[in-house]
Amino acid sequence: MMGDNHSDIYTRLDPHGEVLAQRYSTYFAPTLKEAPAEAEIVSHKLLIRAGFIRRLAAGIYSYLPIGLRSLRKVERIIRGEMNRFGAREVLLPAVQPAELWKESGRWDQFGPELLRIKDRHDRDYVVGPTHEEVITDIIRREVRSFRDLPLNLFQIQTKFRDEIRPRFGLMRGREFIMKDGYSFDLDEVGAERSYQAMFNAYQNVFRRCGLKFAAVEANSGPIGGSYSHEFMVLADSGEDAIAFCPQCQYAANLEKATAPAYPITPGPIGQPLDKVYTPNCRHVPELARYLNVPEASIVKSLLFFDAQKNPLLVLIPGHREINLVKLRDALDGFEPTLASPEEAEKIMGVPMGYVTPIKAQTRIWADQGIERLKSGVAGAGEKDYHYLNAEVDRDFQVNQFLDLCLVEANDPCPKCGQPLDIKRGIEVGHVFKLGLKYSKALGATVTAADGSESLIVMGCYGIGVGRTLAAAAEQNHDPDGLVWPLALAPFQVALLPLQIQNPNVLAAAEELLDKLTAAGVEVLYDDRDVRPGVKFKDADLLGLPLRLTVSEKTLEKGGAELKNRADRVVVTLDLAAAPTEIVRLIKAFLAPS
RNA sequence: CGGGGUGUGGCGCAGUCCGGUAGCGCAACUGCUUUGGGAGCAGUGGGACGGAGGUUCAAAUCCUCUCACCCCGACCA
Repeated sequence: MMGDNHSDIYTRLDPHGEVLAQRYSTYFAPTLKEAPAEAEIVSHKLLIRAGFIRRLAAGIYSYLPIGLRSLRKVERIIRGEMNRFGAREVLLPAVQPAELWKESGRWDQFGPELLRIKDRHDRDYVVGPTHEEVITDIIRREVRSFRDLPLNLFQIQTKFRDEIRPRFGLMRGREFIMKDGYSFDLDEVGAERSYQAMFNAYQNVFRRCGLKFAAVEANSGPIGGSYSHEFMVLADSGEDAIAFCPQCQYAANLEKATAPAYPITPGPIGQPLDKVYTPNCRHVPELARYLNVPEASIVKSLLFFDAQKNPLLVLIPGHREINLVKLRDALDGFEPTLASPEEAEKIMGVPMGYVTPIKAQTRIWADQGIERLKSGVAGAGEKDYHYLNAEVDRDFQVNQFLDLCLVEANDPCPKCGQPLDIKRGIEVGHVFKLGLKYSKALGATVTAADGSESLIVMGCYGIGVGRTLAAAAEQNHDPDGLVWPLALAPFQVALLPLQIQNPNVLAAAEELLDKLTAAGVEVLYDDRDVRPGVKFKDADLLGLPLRLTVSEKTLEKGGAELKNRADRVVVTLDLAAAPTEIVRLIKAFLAPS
């Protein structure tokens, strides 16, 4: 087992048919000393430096061999859990005829994010950003009876969304690999069961990927129950903020988190309305300072326009921020626009800051906090004046009290009342109850047991595969490079012979390589003729969990040196015992918890 | 799309304000030495400055247009 049968290691495959080991000298793993200027966040920098990915265009990336190995591991974990929970894998076309999208109505709804192309006959197609249309089309053709349900199909495939702003490498690409799954059930009860199965599968996936994550309510609708959960990997660089309860299990996307009972000190009741001079107090902080009152006692009036361009006055406590997503939901999905200072002055007759709900001609919505405030400081509807003791119901009428404020850290948890924590996260997965939307639009029905025609109840479930990999990198790194969880590492072991000119060192390393691969261990064998420092630096940068060094020094001490990438613990192992020990360590790591 | 910024050998950057045809580090190649944390010395090759147009005796540098990329906001896996 020496240098004369180098190609042998390439015949050793893992159960998935993947080559177990690579010789670095003939591999393709270009590493960079410096991070390219284009990269901003750690995971992006390190994935490029370590030779996992390379950029082709904005939001479009190539996977190099070592990156592909890790990507495949994420895919395999996903595939395994999907299969286990009864989903069946399919592979749908990336290019889809426009007709289907016109049928579902999304040809018009989707906007420029949908990449539209034409074929040589000038026919319209789209490059699939998601596959509800295609999968529903298959189901409506093939599934006739309730006996064929439930059904759960998934695929792992490249998607394209012409994002307004791609960023952070794999984190938000335009072209990206997604696992998308769709469930089909006869009724709501079945759909709930499918949803729960996928929810559990997702927990397993992210747990097996070694990620610190949270399943977060993404849509806690008033109808009761939640219809959507996002799976968030916790990371400071995450694009989403999450409200977290350290006590109970409550976790919600900040945009959707309910802020029912944040502290508020009610104002006095029964006091007369008192007009006071407040020059140059257009903003809450200035007014609070000038009047020497807490910001919380000020009624902030914001003027919006709704879908019909009608003005809508929204009141919130002065120390709070408005949550535009909640306001949008309250407007049935219409994106409200804030009136400009000029527009506000024109409609309300006073400059911004002095707008008042008192005797206002517009519709008035208010956050529940205003209801609890009872009375406070409000604009006087006259430049440089405010009212003290403006009382809700007595002095101004609110059409509707809603939950409209952004949750803040230390607000009481809506479930248990404990102070909430706010963290940032990366959305790696989303499970969603679709209901009848697509089955209705495309006419996907089955004959039910009683002979009636019944619309299929759908659910959809997505995982960003590349994003999961990037999130793992974001969560696992140190100043020297990546620190992969064993399950996602491109190789489990870096085997470094330090003096390849020394026949003893080389022979010992080759033998270790042979034994390790025979035992099914994935090895990157650094047989390059470079200085030890280079090998160490690259091994650290690539983030392989275990590093096994063979050198003149270690041989003198009777073996090889094993170093753990994560905790940097070093042990010297007997040459003969090393492979067994490594296999033991790997098994211990990968053992189901 | 709005706002901000950057494009100069493979990578990271200086030079641009105050025009005079390009420089540094790393990488690559050759040789000698070195060999447990990205080696040292000597030497070699490689860019005409994102693109187009203009001003000028002369443009990386000034002007106009354009393209690409990155960052901040609304969308999403």
